[in-house]
Amino acid sequence: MIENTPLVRKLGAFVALSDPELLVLASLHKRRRTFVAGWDLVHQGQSDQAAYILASGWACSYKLLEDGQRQIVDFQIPGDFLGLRSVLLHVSDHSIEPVSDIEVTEIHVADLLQAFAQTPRLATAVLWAASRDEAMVVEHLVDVGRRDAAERMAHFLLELGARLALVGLGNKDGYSCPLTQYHLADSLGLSAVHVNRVLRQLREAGMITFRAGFVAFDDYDQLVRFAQFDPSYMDQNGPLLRRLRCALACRQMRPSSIRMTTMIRIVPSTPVPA
Amino acid sequence: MIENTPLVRKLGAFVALSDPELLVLASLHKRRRTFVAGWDLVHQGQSDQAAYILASGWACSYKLLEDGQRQIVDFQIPGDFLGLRSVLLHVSDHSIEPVSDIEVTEIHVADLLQAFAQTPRLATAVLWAASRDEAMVVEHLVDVGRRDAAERMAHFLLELGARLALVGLGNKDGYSCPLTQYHLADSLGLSAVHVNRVLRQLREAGMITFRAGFVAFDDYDQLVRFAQFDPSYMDQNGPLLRRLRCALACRQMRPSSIRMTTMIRIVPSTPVPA
DNA sequence: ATGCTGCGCTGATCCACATCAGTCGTCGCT
DNA sequence: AGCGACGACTGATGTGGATCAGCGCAGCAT
Repeated sequence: MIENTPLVRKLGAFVALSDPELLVLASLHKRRRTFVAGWDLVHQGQSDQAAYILASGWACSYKLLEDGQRQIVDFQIPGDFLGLRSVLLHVSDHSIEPVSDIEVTEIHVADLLQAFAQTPRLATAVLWAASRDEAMVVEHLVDVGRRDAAERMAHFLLELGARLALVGLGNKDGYSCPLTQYHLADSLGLSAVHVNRVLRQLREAGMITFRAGFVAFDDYDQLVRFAQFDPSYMDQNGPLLRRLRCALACRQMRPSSIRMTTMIRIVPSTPVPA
Repeated sequence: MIENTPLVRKLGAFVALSDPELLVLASLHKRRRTFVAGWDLVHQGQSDQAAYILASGWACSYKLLEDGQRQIVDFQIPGDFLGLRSVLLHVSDHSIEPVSDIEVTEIHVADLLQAFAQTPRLATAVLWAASRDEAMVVEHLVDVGRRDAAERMAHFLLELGARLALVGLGNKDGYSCPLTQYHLADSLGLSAVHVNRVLRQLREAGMITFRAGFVAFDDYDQLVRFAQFDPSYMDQNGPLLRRLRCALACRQMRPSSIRMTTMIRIVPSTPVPA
């Protein structure tokens, strides 16, 4: 047992890493730095900056549009990488803003890639983490594209809770959360005004209370049902069968958005080689 | 020069791979298979299926909601991986449907990871490709979250064009495109009815014509301006400075969505260590 | 003690987009 | 020749959420 950082806890949810592997992981951490809330550490368009691992505090990555709107793509919590993709693409396609004051450790990508060659299990673990991050962006896309404001909010706050629980920063009662309603608005594609209204609805429905830097799950189960939340992509041995059944059921009663063709083609559950 | 598959062309846009590296890459390709349009090859919730490289035709990955709506997350074109994330996460969090009849080659993830250990440059190239895919999902999220229907459509069709051009399947005049208006609707978070109206608007504005399986850019430059399209995350040496300037400019004239705090904190372009 | 600023909160109004309920033309099948 | 299914397309009507224009309060600086 070397250290119990959030990153180790997170990767540990995937594979138990051996001591040598933990050593390699620890050796990646270089200089420790702090950034203050609200001042971007990475600007959209900037090139060749460093990558970091978030040690404490929250950050968010977002994209700006020319008309001045912004879309927050993802929030980063302790244990998450910051700016890894930027480094791989040699240019940052997004900005990163600390939501609260944060502590990070710098990592060098060359070191990381070399560590992959040495300890393949570590490579797999990091790839898994990256895949999980992408899965969350995808779920975020579904939120914004296909759920109404209240479902979106509920689903989003549940997901955040699940992520935080994974690194020991929350549970089914709730979690402390430094986000403002503006952050929520920019993340969910809503106006701040509407965020406020939706939060009130959810509070009055007795499902969730967002107030004074704390998210309280007043009725976790009801909330999960309301948001159609499925945490199985967080676990690796989640309730797969339920989802499979759901997928098939959905295909049987699909409304206008999907034309007839698709509805009929349910029966064979195996691909059809031509 | 071993082969000139779409995948090689795509990775070649990042680094020129050596002949041994191309050999390793070629050795990954196993069984060749075909699937017919409209029959899912991967179901949401399914576990432990194979990963593929798309050789010809188009596919899309999407998520189903319990109420039967769907959100198409991404389209795959020749040279793209299918189901790589599903394999890494041991369960598919999405379904994959061939849009047209497709040809694929199967790959084994174990082989892929082993290849990474042998030829680190290949690992980097594939990681780059994965990062670029994620960047596209992110851009898609921005589309859906913050652009109105017409901008969204324009931006989406431009992006698709840029991707296709990268593997030699399109240019600034247009590209052939097997998508229906339902696909567009499910992808952009719109109703099929509205997709139709928006396409008419764009056509009548003389910017783009989507018809009979072909997308024609009637006025590419105007379209790029209208959609605020910036292809720099496709290149690796894109016009970075313009974006940086844009990012700063945006921060100066940010409307209601962003509160005062953020607007003032522009001046220092370097992070502020506390 | 008096502003000022950031954040949360609210009612009134408006519009972009969804939904509903169709039409039309084409293709393939019998 | 006639039928079904599918994709493209359209007008009428309804609504979710944006926008505008405010208020109240707490923390902080002068």
